[in-house]
Amino acid sequence: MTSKDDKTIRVTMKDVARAAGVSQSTVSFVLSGTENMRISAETRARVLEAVEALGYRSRAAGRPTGGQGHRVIGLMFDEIATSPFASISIEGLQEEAWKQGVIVEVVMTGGNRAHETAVLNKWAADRVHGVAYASILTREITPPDALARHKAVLLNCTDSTGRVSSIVPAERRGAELATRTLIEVGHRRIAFITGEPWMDASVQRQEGYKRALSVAQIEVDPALIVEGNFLPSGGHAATVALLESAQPPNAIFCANDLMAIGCYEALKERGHRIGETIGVMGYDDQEVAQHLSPRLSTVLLPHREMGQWCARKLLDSSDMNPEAIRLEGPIMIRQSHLGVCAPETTA
Amino acid sequence: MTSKDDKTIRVTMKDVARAAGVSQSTVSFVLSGTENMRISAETRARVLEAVEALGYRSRAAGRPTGGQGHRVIGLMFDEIATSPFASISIEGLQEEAWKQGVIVEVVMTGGNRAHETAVLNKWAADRVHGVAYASILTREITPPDALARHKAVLLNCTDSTGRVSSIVPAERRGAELATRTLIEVGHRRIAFITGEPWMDASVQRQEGYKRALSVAQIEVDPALIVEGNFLPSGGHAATVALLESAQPPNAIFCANDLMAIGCYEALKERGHRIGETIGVMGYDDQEVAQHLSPRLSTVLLPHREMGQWCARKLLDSSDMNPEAIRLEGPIMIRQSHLGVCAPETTA
DNA sequence: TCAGCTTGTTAATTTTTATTAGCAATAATT
DNA sequence: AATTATTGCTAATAAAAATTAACAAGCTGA
Repeated sequence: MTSKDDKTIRVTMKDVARAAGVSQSTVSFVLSGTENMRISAETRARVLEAVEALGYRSRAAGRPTGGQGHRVIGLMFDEIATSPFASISIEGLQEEAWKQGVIVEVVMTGGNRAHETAVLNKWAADRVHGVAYASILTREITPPDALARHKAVLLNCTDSTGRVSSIVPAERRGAELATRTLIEVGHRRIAFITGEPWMDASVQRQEGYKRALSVAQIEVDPALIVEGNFLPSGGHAATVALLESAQPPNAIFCANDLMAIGCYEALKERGHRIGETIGVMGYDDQEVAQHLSPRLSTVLLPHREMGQWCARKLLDSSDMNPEAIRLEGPIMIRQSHLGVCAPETTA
Repeated sequence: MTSKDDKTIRVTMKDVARAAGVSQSTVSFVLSGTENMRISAETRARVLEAVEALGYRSRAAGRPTGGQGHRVIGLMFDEIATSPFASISIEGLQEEAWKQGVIVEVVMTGGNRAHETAVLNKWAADRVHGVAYASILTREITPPDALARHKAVLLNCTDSTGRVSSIVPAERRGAELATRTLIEVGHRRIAFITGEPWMDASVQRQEGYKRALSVAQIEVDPALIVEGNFLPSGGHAATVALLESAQPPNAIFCANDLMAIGCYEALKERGHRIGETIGVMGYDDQEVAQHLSPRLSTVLLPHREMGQWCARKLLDSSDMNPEAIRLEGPIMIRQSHLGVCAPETTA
């Protein structure tokens, strides 16, 4: 009886073609991204739009394959993971999926579009349950056209077209919270060492820093914002500059943990006792954060939870509406952020 | 051109039907589980058996014989990679495979045998070209039985039965070379901080250390071998113990880089200048090694090359004989291993 | 015994998609 | 202006899989 009901007139390529005002062949070409077929950007967009509007999924993708055999989720990374970020989100996704007997296959494409398309088409033929498309660097991307044939989510990146669900860390809120933590333990002159200025994470963390200061009615002093490069060397140089300025800060917020390593060294060289004479806050909660002395207070990126969310979103077949999530991570309170208390400086 | 050659004869419903002694329609009904069609349990079982035997997977309809289905190599990791070791070997394997248009699918099983078997069976059904089975910790393992179905290699682990080809880092030779490097720049009293004693890598690195001393006709002083734990804390404690002993060393070889971090701290606390008053050598070439000050001389693990070897071994169809490789990695010569020169002490 | 029903299957047909070849329209070249 | 190339697409076609209708075999009750 249900079998009659879910006979809901399957959406086929022909339907998409009609809606987009092109031929079925064109739809096929767009979706399988065949190189030697030239389709104008405009037509491609029209086709993808129609695919989205009609909810076309090649075959009953995202539905248990009537037969047996394990279901599969594909996880595609653009670049290879040097940082442990990737591993942790893979782990989260994988564990959550395996709870439901679903296998996760990971592919690293090196950002090569041909490679991506080949894999997405292979997965379409395999009728994977869904695909998570992940970026190492948090950023806005344009997913490959072939992704449209899958039930998909974006991990650690957002979709410029807004068609696909996505989850990214809430960098702004994380940085705001970290800065507020520094303020709450009494710091008032809080410096910020930025990352590479072209990276979204860098910009957003700086925005969070400024907003926390504004909320606390502390004036943002441009002299306290120094450009770094997300590497220890940059952290070292920026810290030296800050210490030699007219009014040195009493706390330093580094836009990532690696820069905090350099910051530590510079502070120690000048005789500072971190967590006592000056406070330091990092970002990322890389493994080193726990090994620095004193242990570095930092902001955790919720990569595991992001991976879990992807698995749940892909496996919940009732949940089809696209949404863009920004997930907050907790502040890892350790020792480095403490320091000279405000009462002493105001007294 | 190569695409013409690998005309992987696609298994179609018709083939399954022939094998099960039924019609294509029946196979279709069994697989799509259409309710209003009655198929006897017996026939259903026969069909499913044939599907399994032939490794049939439903392909998107309408693919003519051309079938340029990409070949696939499966890469299976037991544990999730917190360290970047895994990422680098994945990268090596993947790049080498993609050169030949072969896709690499990675699966992390968390060491769960049921999961491993499920994936290996799925890959068998997918007709993957080969499987690399990898371990995060270098060690001897017993591969799952289902691995026997595949052309397989072991990455970073060895096979207790010796049936499967394997590649692991040459820990003994690496440690020997590192120790020799310390000797060559003039050190004579060289201490060794061990890792967790139950780990193979720890034992073998210690053997290499001893062998280098023997070759150089330097007596192995048991007081210079201190137990660590592969963590900065252990490196710190061991270094303190060494410095407070009757005859402190003039170089310290840490069995991994993390311990070198703790070692650095302890040395700096006691006023040592690393690379001048004392030499330090690490192992692993983790990313921090470049960020420590002075930059840490250490032994590189050839993970990329190991991954590449796996791809080549699996893709070279003429090469079937099993072999067990131990691959050497170079010493990353930086500043930390230098120190009090021999000429001064001998003069 | 035999019409009528159920069950299990298949042959034939239809649907769906991939792919080859080629066509109209423009752009570049002579 | 004529010729050639290139671009952007479609028509036609090929093939796999889904579906329909039909059919054989067994079974039931008059």
